[in-house]
Amino acid sequence: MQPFTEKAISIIKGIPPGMVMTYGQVAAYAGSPRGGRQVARLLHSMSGKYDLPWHRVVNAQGQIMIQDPEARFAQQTFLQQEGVEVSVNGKIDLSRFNFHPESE
DNA sequence: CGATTGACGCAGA
DNA sequence: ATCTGCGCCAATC
Repeated sequence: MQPFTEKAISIIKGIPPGMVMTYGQVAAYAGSPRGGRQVARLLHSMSGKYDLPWHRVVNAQGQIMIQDPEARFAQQTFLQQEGVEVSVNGKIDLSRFNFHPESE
């Protein structure tokens, strides 16, 4: 079985500390270049079921798109603890922290 | 098996 | 710069 979820999970778990990836990137590496929403729904639903470092996943804008204030706060806190500089607005420098796997 | 969901992404106004 | 709308697409209910 190689559902989109399993790949997404594997990829997310492969993100090193202090780095982040966008939903779109995770989805793309999982096999669905347009499946960002699937990753979103995945984390939304399975965040507490899987052992995922979901806090290392942000949107394409480098921002925390989470609506839950607690989860949102938790994510920026985790990122800061790992060395990621999160702005007060929850903005992250993708130019510096966007994890780029060795595709080549 | 059918409909809903959904932490996105991007184009257009 | 901000807001609105539409398309994706697989997991979940």
